[in-house]
Amino acid sequence: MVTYQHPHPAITTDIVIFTIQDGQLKVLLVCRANDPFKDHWALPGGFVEIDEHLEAGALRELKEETGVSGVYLEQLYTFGKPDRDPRERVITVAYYALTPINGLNIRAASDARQIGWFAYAKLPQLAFDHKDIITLAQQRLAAKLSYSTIALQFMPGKFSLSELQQVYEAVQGSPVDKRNFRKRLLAYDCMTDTGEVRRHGKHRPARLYTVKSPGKVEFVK
Amino acid sequence: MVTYQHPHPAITTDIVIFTIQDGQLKVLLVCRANDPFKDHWALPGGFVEIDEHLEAGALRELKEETGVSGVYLEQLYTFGKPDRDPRERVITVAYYALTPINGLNIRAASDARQIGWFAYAKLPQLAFDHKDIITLAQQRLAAKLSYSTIALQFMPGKFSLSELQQVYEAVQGSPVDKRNFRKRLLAYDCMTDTGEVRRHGKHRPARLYTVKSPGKVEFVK
DNA sequence: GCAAAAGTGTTCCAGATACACCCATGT
DNA sequence: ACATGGGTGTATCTGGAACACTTTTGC
Repeated sequence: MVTYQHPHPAITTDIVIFTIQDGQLKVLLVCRANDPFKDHWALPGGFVEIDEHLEAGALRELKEETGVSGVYLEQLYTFGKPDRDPRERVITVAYYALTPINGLNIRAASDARQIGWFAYAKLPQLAFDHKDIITLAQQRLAAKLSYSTIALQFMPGKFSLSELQQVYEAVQGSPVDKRNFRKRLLAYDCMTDTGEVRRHGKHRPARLYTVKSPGKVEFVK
Repeated sequence: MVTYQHPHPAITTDIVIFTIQDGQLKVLLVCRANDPFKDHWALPGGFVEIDEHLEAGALRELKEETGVSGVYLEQLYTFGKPDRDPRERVITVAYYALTPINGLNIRAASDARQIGWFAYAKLPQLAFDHKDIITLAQQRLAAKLSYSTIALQFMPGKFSLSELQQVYEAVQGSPVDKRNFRKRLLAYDCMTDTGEVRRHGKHRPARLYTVKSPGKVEFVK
């Protein structure tokens, strides 16, 4: 129990985790076990501890609720409408995170909540104002693709240029010219050709690349 | 007195108010009357009330502490390092605001705190992490000038193109080519030529323009 | 040999940049 | 007449957009 002279809002973080699956932009959601919005899908997130950095809180909730860690994380916006939570005044600092397109180790939380990936284009009914948060996150992400190398945060250790192109197409929701795309991305000088190739299906094998500065997002143009 | 099950951080807003004076980018600061950081300069701002929207809180503090109202306001970033305030855990949602280059009605707060405009290039020692906040705000503003019409938020009802050019030069800290500047800005089709001119000094009078959609910021390029 | 994805260059266009002189006024 | 800031046009460069065929593999 804690007592204050004046009322304090509660502070949470919510995290929009994106990935690309089957050429689609997807978001990780958890199913709420309790009221309000019991059995509705919601963003992972929760209350910030009193001595915890905001970003650390976001990473902790992400780990606890979904088992996801080691992701690229960036602050999105702070949502503070007085009535956005029916219980008490809750201000949420929203983050968005990107996880590689392969090898996602998601895991239900210890309290056995359901979790799952949903296509951005086909989201279910969402709790609170989480729809607004996801919409803003997608807009921010799409904008950042065009003036930074943030898309590389979706890539696993080794990847082909076609996979990277799929990231752009999925986030922007429109096709990209293959030749212009390769010319532009290679000109940024942010990837190394490993010399390796990957055989996969009945067609020519793809060259594999690695990111030169993993975890670093640079501005381009 | 209010009691909670778990500790809650306090929430404040801080506002970086920019204007242009004498061709320089300036920031409005208030002198703190109390500890911590007594007699240090700081951003205007303060605690968010429990039923108040974040943006409304920022506007209220701005009015109370500086007399400024009717400004363009945009959320900047949320700063939440656990030790950024020595008294208790305080998370601040930072905003930035733009006020027209003429006719600033600033006014000391009722508690007679000193307030004043400071050149961004020559800031005094600042309280808390306010230096970081101002630095981020200037970066955001400079970036936005290049892909939006946000600079028009600095303009009073009627203004000359030279005044607008001064805004760009002051924020970016570098000179701009007059002919290219006019060509580009007029192509955006965001201003109306009033037909009026302003006589001011011993030289040719300047044409005066008005903003087509005041308060609205559009993306360009 | 056929299906499927990987890989590769050139032409064209639009928007940005560089650049210098005349105009209208006050003193 | 001169000092001061206001106002104007063209040539060039650069980066983005459009566009189609060959290569390598598995079956």
